[in-house]
Amino acid sequence: MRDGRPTKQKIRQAALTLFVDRGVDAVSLRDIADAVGIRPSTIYVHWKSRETLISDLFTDGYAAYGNRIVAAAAAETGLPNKLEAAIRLVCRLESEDATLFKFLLLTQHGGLHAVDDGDANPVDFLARLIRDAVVGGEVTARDPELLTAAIVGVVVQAATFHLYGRITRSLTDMADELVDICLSIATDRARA
Amino acid sequence: MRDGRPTKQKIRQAALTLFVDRGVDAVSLRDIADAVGIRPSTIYVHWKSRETLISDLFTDGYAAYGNRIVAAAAAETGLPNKLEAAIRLVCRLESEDATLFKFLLLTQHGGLHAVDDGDANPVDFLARLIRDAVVGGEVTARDPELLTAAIVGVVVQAATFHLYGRITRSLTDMADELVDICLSIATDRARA
DNA sequence: TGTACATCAGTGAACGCGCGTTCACTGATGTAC
DNA sequence: TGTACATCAGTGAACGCGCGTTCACTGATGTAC
Repeated sequence: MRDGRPTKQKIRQAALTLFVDRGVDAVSLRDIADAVGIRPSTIYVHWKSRETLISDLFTDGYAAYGNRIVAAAAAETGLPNKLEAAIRLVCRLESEDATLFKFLLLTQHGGLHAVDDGDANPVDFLARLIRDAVVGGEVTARDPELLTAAIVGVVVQAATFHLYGRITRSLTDMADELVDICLSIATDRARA
Repeated sequence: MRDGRPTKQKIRQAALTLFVDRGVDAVSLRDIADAVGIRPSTIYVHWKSRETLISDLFTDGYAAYGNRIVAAAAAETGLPNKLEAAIRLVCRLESEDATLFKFLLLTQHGGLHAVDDGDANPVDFLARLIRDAVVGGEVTARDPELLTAAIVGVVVQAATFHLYGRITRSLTDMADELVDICLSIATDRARA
């Protein structure tokens, strides 16, 4: 009974799995407790409320992803290399822990209200990167935010298609092509 | 009391607005009834259950969008023209009824389980279009599903950025650039 | 090594609440004669 | 035009249920002497 780490970790994993399978709102604390083999009240030993558990899972995962993406991009020079490193890392994150990846993908909308961690937010970071590259004339002269949306959209939608079985290949298998497409967006000469 | 059309329509609109503002799961039938100025039980005069109301709103909206997108693309020849027509229509749909557009954008994940209307599904349609164009050598020789994901992703993510205020311009204002980006993805020569 | 105490993960019963839903009803309006 | 009836959108009170949450508790383990 003493060492609570395994139980807290089991609750985390069970919650993540159930959230991904059924959707966050369709999962009760009893469902999670049953999956772990504990009583619902035990969850309150580790978290203050249901909402705290959810935002803990989301924030921790999102911040960890953000930090790693920022670090991966920072290690390279020039937008194309930075972009490529970021995209390849995202693909790797999916194969590392598919459940966590799916949870963050599915919860992004609902969770974005609660999250405002500025620094480690990978989308903000990417947007800044692209803005600088546009200003510096390094890439396509276009609205940086729209360019960011396009690049994020390509990767996120590919992940979503994979999640729903529309694309059977893993993100890792698609990495080369995703990099290719995103770089072509960033470096395309506008034709209008 | 006789002519229920106005009330049913009011319920639809109030539900849509509340769903978009707070998220589908955070809105109760009492919330909707209060917004319209009726009793919750009145909703059961028009729908069999809460779920029926939601899937009615989603399915109707999604099918209508699907039909119009299919028609717009079918009226053009060649993938670039079809794609451009489809993208411009999507942008127009947002300005026609922003609430419905947001609802469909936000509900897409949760709703896709329930929806399987094949024919009018605009993503399936687009995927078929792109597959044919790839086979015919009309566009980039790439996995058609991935190309579909990329194009859908660009538009959906731009809409999402707009929805969250990250991009202030309306979709209509971005239409030219979205067409431009999507066409450059479809017609880009792979460099790998 | 043995005893006394502190810690704290986990329990079990209970709670109040708001939810979706039901159902016998009301009463304004449309229709038939 | 007037009367009798059918229709049906909307009501109001009530329901059972499962939810998140609380709290006094237990009892295994770690620590001090």
